[in-house]
Amino acid sequence: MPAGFSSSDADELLLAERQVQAKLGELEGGDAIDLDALAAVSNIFRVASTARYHFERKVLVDHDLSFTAFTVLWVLWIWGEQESRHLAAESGISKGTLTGVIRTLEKGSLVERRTHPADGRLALLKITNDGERTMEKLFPVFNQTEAAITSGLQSEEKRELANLLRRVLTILEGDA
Amino acid sequence: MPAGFSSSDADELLLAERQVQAKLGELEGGDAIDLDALAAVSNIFRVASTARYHFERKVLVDHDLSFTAFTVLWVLWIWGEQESRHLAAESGISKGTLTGVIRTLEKGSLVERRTHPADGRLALLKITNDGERTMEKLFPVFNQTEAAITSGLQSEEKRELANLLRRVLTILEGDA
DNA sequence: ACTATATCGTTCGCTTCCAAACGATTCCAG
DNA sequence: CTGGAATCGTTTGGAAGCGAACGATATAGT
Repeated sequence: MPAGFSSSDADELLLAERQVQAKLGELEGGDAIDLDALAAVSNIFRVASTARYHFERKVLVDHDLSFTAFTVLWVLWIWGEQESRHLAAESGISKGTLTGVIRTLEKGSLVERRTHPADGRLALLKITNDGERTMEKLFPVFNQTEAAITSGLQSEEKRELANLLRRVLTILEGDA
Repeated sequence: MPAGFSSSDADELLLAERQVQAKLGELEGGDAIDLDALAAVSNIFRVASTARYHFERKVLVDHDLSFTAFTVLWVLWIWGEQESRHLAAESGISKGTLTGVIRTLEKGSLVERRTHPADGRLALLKITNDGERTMEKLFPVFNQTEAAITSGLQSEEKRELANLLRRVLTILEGDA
């Protein structure tokens, strides 16, 4: 079972923290480590990785879409036709990666590309009718799965989780 | 700027939510979407992706390590020598992927592999002395960066963030 | 003992992912 | 208008990522 991080009880992270302390205790004069930051950040990565794998296996496989391809298609669906570099930034991938993803999406007739009429350097990407129909079927299922994996949280807690994450994102986008 | 999701104010997600509602409003008789789940889950992905990119560029590049290679090395550092499939599960990757990552780590003399003396099918992976020294230097910096990107949160908030994420993880590991 | 069966790590084909180099196009200075 | 500089998307090379198929090894059952 890949991308699962093993069947980890909450205890395991605590054990890991003690192991880290033991490892760093061996060093001379090192500053104490921030265990709260360690726990928060590593859980972000664990949840993201596990959830991504979950979405790909349970939702996207039926439509032959990778998680990234879905993200790109989602951006085009919501925001409409746009230039390549903007789509890449909005999807969180490099422009080089986008070229390959668009190639894949074009094979499935979900996206079409054209050259900007006034500027030959630019490429305009647009979702096709097939792509629209796919998203109209797919997104509700995707969102139901989002609801399912957060079903252990009250609505207020989901909002709080989102807010805490947004505050981390603010720091990250300040590049520090 | 890859893996950045564009410079997104908190406003942008709200705009996206309205766009989603408009898109789904066009459909006949669809159930309402869970906006709280949408916000929580998409922020998990955004933060994880942005943070991963940040770590690779600011911390790991100095040691020629990918994020995944660092994760694998960290597991070996903390938990000691172990079998391949266990290491893969603990690192959140498939065993096929691990083969390649180990190959990369072996090139850098950070990890060594041997066959299990009592069972010829098993491979035992162990961190080398070079690997130990690398982690002793690298991990404190890594943790300082974890502290930096969560510096907008109080200690209590970091623990709460970790707890909320653990509860999502519990549902995910139940595979539902 | 011997033949199925199961398990393990590797290999294979494909997609994703990045930075860097590249060709094409546009813009600007003179 | 004509060079140089800037900008754009694509290509390239290499690593990561998966599932599936594969050989090698070990374990049962008979």
